[in-house]
Amino acid sequence: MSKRPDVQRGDNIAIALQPEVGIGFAHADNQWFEETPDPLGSLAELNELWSPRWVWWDRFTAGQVAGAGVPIDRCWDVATVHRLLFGGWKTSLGEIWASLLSLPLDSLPRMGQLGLLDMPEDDGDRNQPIQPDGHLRPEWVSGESHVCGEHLVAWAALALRAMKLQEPLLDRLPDPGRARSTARSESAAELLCAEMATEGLPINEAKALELIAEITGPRATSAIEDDRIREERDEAVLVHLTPRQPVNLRNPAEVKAMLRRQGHDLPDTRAWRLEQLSDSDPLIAALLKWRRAERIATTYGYGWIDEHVRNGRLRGGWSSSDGAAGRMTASAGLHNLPAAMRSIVEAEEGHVFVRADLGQIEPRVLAAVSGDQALIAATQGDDLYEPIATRLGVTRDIAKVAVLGAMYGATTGESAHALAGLNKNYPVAMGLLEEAAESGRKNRDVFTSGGRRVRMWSNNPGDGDLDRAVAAGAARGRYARNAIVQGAAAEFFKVWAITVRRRGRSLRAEVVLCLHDELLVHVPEENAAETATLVLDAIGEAAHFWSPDPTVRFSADVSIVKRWSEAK
DNA sequence: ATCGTAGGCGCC
DNA sequence: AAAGGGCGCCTACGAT
Repeated sequence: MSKRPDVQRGDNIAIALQPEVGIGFAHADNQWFEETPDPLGSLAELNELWSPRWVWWDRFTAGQVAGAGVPIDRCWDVATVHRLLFGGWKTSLGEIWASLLSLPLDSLPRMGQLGLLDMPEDDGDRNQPIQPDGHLRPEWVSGESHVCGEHLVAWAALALRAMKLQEPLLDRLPDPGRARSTARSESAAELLCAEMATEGLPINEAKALELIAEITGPRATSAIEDDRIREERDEAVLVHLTPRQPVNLRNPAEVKAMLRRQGHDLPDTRAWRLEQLSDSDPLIAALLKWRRAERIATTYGYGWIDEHVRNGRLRGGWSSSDGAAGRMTASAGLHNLPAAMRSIVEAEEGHVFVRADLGQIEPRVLAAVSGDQALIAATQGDDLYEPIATRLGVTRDIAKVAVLGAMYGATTGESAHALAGLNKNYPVAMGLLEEAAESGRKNRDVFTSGGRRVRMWSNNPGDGDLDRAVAAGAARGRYARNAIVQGAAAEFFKVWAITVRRRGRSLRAEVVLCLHDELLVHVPEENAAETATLVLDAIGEAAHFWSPDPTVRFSADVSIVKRWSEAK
């Protein structure tokens, strides 16, 4: 192992580290180990000194970096770039390595699944992370092995090798420069995710408990009491039935049958369907109210607070890309908190939230990725649907439905009627959508403008039914059509988010929530105005960096609030 | 008992 | 205005 080499700003340096042990580095042909009980502290120093691009395997390292608060902006997360290149998600490092080297996946070694008959023959040197067959050694993948210095160095060096294998794959995509940009921005977004998971979302816990009590009743102290509270909740619905009869409201089939007996023959009992009937039937109004309360009782009740809130912060897992078009995902209810509960998300003492959401992001992104000049012209104003409506000679509402329908693959109703006008007036954008849909129908993967592979799926083998095959093809068509817009929007959003993260650091502005087109930034009051300006400016910066067309206009609503619920 | 799936709802 | 794409999480239910 050599000493620290000369490093140029922006060089790639791979790391693997272990608290109390040290940190292994790999930089071009140099590898070295620094023994220190505080490897993250020395990482912070070197980050300031060199400002390199840090390379690591996956969110395990990102989590350590986030936990220590090391202010890293540039990184390369091998697992994140893998998801960009290959689609899908929740891939193990063993599979990632095998994919990069085109090793057969059926020979992938697994931990703890060796039968008596397949005990390994000679499986090589256990101090090497690679087996003789080329696969990653499973005990290294599961993180049990790389704790001593030499192993940390080997593990870092392998991450650098993985990156070097990924780069030429990115270069094979239609727009290599853009694909490499996406690899970097998606890696930074993964680090942001690790930080959000570590830091959590500020919650007023006392208010949360009050609100839960208001909606679902007091906290039960026994199973019997819990049953009683549930029955009381059910009773508010069942009281409207004539004749009175027991119905399990938690069983959709029973609810559907109950509604049919009351004269409502519905294909399903979805809320948007029931809402249209709630004015005329008190049973339905009561059922909708019951569902809102039941939802909070089961998902966002006392158990949810107990499980996820500590020291005034709600913590959940974050992933920078889902397995489809690449949107961020979050667990612990962070992405689907009912509107009625958003008042519990409250800035801490002396702090406020800067909340911002991108306006009409998907059609603007469609304009950017398709280069449709007529649609680009429509992005110049605050409202994109108005000029489209004028051009099509329809109302704004119909224009909006038609545009959304075109992006989501709607086939019926008013939107299908207006589709002809869209095809005629915006042929480039509509052509791109149709091309994606056609790829999907033919079971060919599609790619977002940033280069993310969106995987299709086969029909069930043996399912020879032609109608079902056609239906599956149509479903893939809608999926692909939507994915190229939704996925590109997600890429733009992430560039925006990491720009705010990077530029907000000096203002102590902390991104605490990302919600597809919405950002929540927690910041000391005195920096609120400056942060709001920054968030808005960051849109222009993100567009400059991301947008295939520099003339598309993006915009956002920005407000400074104490509680999430106060905005809009 | 434990698992996967379907139907449903919350959010975007 | 109409009901399409994504996710996480809930319950019920049938298969193992």
